[in-house]
Amino acid sequence: MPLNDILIQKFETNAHISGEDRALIAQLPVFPKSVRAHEDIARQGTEPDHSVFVIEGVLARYQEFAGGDRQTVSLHLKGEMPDLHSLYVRRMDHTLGAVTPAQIALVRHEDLKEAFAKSRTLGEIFWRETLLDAAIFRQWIANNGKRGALAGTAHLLCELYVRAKVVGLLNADGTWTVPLTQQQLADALGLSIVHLNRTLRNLRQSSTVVLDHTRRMQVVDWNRLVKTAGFDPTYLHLVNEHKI
Amino acid sequence: MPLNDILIQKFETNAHISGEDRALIAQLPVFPKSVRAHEDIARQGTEPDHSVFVIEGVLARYQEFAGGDRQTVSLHLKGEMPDLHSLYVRRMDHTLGAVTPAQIALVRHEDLKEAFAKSRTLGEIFWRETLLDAAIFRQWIANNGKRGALAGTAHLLCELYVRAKVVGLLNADGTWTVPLTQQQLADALGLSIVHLNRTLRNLRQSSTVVLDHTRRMQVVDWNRLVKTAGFDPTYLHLVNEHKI
DNA sequence: CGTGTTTTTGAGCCGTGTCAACGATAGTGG
DNA sequence: CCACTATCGTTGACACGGCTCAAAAACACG
Repeated sequence: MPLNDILIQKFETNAHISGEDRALIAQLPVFPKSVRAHEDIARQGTEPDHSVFVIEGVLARYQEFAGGDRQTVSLHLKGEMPDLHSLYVRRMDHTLGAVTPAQIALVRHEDLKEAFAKSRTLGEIFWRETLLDAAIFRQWIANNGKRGALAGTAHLLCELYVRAKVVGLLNADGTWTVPLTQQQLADALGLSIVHLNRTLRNLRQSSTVVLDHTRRMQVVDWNRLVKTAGFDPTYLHLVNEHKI
Repeated sequence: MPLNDILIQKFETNAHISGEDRALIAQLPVFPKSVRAHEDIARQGTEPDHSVFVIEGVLARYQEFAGGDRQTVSLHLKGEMPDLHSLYVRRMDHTLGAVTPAQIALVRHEDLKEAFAKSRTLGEIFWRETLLDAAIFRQWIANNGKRGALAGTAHLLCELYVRAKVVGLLNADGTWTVPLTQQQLADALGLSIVHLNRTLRNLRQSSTVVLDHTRRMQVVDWNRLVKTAGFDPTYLHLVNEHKI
């Protein structure tokens, strides 16, 4: 599959795209690159002249605190563009890095803007992507806030499972091989790794969802999981054929 | 002051705007409206055909949970546009409401898009606004997450103080009359009102910042406040003349 | 086989939530 | 002007969720 099709495939989970816009995306010059696990791609304070999208692996945006604590603010799977914002907000106010070994593709801001000049609707599609990104942030505020550890963890699992599903990352049996350590999940939820582990045990023992050292996430009872999480997928704004 | 100038004033804290774009904003048809405290402006699930900006008062976006708990995901002061995203993401995935009596102005999506068609840079300015909105979300994730109650509260106060300052909302003596109840602050921080109250007492007793029943926020020691919060204003992306 | 990483568990502590009451303040109507 | 009410802020006592420290178990990899 040509690299740019990955981007198109992802965008089409959220919007219908005209043939013309698909062609423009397909023609976008992209530069593939491998990154190692834990390698930073764009550091806080820098001013990148390009954005990236994920071909394979997982990227995260995070802030670091004194003492080495991390707050992960987003996770990005295949087809997503984690730093589109750098197009119009020059200076990075957080760091983008790989949490697993990953394949990414670089797209120059210049080329993106040129494509937007050719098609207004294309610009709108990319704008919309950044808005959907923000919708996820809003949920994560709640995950880290009023929803306690159990609901927050369940919510994150719901979300990632659906996001993995719509870009075809599930295994044949409907399980998902979670490419994240429990530490990485804990960093996203503002929990200690110990408490996350116990929370996963709760979910396992209540026959809701199984996630353990095998990293195979198996949804035992989707309805119960959704209820535990208070998960309402509206905020993912999936087009009909990708609804859950 | 003409209503649209409020928008221009706010935008200019974040970017330099050409005369042409200023003129386009000035010509935007806007419809003023009063809203009562606690009145909802755009409810979750609806599909508005307009956005709003704040003339006076405070708006909030929030989600409601079973049991009446609320998670506030953003607060909006004079000049801000809390629901620009509805331009390209039709369905509201949260509710926008007034937390104080407020004056707002309605702007039709149609008119905005028409203006964007006349000037590409104008569209970019609005896009950028939504990106800055998202930058604040990222900080709030940390406020509700890894930063504990003390740092989170201090961080929110830093942020709101600066945001109030750049649009000229401070009192002559440099204090800020916080237009929010402690419950509303607690909802934004994912804290109980009791604990927020105690946290404010801590900040008061450590001579960092005074905020009590008078609702007058007085920064006693800005450096100490910034340090307590771990506040780095980069994420507000203020242009030079508005730096703190 | 040995080393490093990740997961899991236990024990105990501390931060934050809950419940309840009181105090302050502002607004309202008699 | 006062009494009444509603809302908000403040404090205390206590419970509990989540954190820290520490160590063992499971696993991945050279």
